[in-house]
Amino acid sequence: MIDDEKTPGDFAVPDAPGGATRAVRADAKRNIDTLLEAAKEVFATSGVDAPVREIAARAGVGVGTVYRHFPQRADLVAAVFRREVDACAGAAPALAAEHPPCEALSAWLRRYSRFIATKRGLAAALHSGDPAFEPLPAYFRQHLGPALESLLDSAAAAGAVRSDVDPDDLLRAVGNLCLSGSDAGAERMVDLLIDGLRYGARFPAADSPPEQSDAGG
Amino acid sequence: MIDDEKTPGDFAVPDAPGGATRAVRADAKRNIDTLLEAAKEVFATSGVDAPVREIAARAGVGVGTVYRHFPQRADLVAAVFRREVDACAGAAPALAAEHPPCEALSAWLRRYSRFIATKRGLAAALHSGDPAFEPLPAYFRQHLGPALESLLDSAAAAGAVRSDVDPDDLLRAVGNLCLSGSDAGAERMVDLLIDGLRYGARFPAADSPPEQSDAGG
Amino acid sequence: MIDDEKTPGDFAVPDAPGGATRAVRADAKRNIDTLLEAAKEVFATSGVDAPVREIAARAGVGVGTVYRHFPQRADLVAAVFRREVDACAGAAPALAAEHPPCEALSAWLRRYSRFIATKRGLAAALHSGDPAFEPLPAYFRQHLGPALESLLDSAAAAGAVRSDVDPDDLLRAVGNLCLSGSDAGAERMVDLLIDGLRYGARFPAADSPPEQSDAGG
Amino acid sequence: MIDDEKTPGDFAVPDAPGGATRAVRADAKRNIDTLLEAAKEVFATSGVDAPVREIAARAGVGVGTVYRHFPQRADLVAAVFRREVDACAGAAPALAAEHPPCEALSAWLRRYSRFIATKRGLAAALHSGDPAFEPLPAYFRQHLGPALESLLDSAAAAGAVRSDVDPDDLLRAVGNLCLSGSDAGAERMVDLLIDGLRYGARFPAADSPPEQSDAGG
DNA sequence: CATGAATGAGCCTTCATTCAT
DNA sequence: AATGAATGAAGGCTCATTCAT
Repeated sequence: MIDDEKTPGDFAVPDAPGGATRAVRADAKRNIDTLLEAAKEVFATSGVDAPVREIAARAGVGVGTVYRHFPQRADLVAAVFRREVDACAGAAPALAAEHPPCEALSAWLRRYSRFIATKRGLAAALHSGDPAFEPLPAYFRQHLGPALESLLDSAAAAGAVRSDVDPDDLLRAVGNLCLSGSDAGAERMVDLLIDGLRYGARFPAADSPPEQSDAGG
Repeated sequence: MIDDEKTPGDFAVPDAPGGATRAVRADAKRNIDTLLEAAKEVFATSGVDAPVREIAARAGVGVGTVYRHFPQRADLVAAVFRREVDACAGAAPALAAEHPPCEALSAWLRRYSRFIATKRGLAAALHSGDPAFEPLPAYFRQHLGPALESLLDSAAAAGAVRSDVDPDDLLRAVGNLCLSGSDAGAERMVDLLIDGLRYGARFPAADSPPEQSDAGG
Repeated sequence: MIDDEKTPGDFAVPDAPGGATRAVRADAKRNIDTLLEAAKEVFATSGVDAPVREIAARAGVGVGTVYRHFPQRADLVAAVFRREVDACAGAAPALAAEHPPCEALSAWLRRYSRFIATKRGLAAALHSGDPAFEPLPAYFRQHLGPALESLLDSAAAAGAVRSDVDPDDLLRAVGNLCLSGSDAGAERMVDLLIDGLRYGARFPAADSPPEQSDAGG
Repeated sequence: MIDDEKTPGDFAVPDAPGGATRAVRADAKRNIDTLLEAAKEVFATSGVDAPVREIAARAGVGVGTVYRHFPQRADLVAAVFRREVDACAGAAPALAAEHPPCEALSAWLRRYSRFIATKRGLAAALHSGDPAFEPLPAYFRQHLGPALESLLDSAAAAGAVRSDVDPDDLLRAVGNLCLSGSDAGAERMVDLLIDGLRYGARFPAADSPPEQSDAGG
């Protein structure tokens, strides 16, 4: 239901089954990778609204090459976004294997924070109504949600965090926290959120503060 | 509820010393107020990147009038921002007087959330390097920081929240949480943050808070 | 049903009822006229596909001015087209008053030919599917159809041409004949068509020479 | 019906003197034919301004192949045009052999009309100043002029049409009539022209022949 | 030779900013 | 002082043409 997407990374390079055009394909693929990497860097530097020309220049290609692979500017943004979502989601298992549950969780959240922090302007773009961005939130949730969920579950099973946190909510919360960059106190803010996760963990404080529900009122 | 604040600072209106220009100045001020209000509405609707023309149209004036008062587009954005910062900061005392500490705190945070939520694109703008935006973060902290601090202090004194929260961190955290709009789960996220505030309040959990330190680093 | 359009020429200059902005308006109107004239000349020279910049340059204005008055490139083409349709239709009564029926008819058709001949590329544009061009054929027929019809009726009443010719067909025929320019033999072709009109006229000349002098001029 | 013409001139295929390249040349020729046919279809669908890429795709080749045979885009347009001119001219003798003079004439004119009608944008292209198009009008007249002339002569000899019509004029007239497509009333217009041919024919109709139907037959 | 990826000039269009009225 | 017309730089995108594979 979540992972039965096509193998990540293939989103823009439909691979012909025959092997005849493989040489050219390899070239193009390398170019696409260069492009995605350049775009990622430019987005981190100048925001996702950076001119296509700037991205093309940084990749050392002409604008035509960008448009060959990403017919709309938004497609490039989406592709970079997806590639990084994939990479970020893919980091979860390794972290889970190498660290205790709670550490793995916060390590991954920091990994995720860094990713988000390089997407200045993405929030505005996502709300721009551009149809190319429409599937992005779903992609986001479908790939990162399960990654975070497993980490959360492990941490909850270890009694380190409360068990009633919706992964998507947390994703969004941390995401928004870092959307404007990870410069100053972003890490502290994320920590604050993680503290929120701990509040009410498996062994809640005996006299646990009353107004949990009316926190909003 | 917003307009009946006393008009905030003269930040952009050079003050003529003579008294004969009083009528003119009142006129200009009314014009500026109209402009700021229009801009606020447009920003809420179309983001801070909305064309100047749209703002002028909404205010019922020509673009020239906008540029008379705000020589650069960014100045208008900054002015709107400052006006709302002032209004938001000014709301703190009233809330503190009318509600118990913890309620006052969360009510103000929601008030603040609404303000931020109408500034789509502001995060990107703040990082654009435009010098007109440079003093904004400081203005932000200088006005909202103390407002929040007093509310936090009261709540901490009442034992409702932990006492080691930096107001600026919280400001920024909630701000970022709502930068992309207050549509779906923003409130839940803010609640999560407020839960974070409560964790470790006057009656900290007796045995639970396991690896708190490894969360922060 | 046909003439109850707004006064021709006003299509792009909505006139405010008040007189306050009249001075600016007059300026803008003069500019629009310059623009339309420049566009007409450029269209005659380089076809209707000429770059907007070229038109703006010839009018001595910036491209922004063009787009201020004609939000889409196609709107400018349409405006020029309409203006000339109006002028051409308006020429019919004068010709009818000054010449015998058949001469008036062929004189007007030549007038019309010259107009069409300066619209290279228009046929292609009209078939481009651009919505801005959609109302053009109707405008064309509604304005030129009656103009030609009255001339045809007079000529038919005088027995000079057959009476079963659909003005719209003739309009289209002559129009197409001249769409590629009036350089070489366009006039002869139109004459050939006019001969077609005469064939089967009410009083077919028993011996009347094919080379009607008033057809060729 | 169109493909079974003998392949028209080698206008674009440099002829290697050796005989060993026969097979290759046959291959190339087949390729060129495919290309010309594809281009013809695309021109009919999207006009002569259609992108080279679209033509290459329709022919199932890469753009490089197009440019190998037609160094400039205009060369391809010209080649298609010439091929169809050849085919159209070649149809005249057969029609003359199978039909009475007047029928042969109007049948050929319709054949010719269909050819022209599939060349949207050609008029504009011919006036573009592109040197590749410069010899086209002459080619046109040199091939189609005689074809039409013989049909006209036969019809004139049979007393069906006047004898003073310049074939080139008629060619151009009918051509222009159909340049914008043969959709609605193009046929009526051509009929009107044919009526023009009849006017002043050897045996002018005394009173009846307004019936256009016999013009097409 | 064929292929199609890459190039980049050039087009349309938008919008911040200026300035004549 | 207000207005909005004019400006033109800048950006997205297309497509003819070239060239490495």
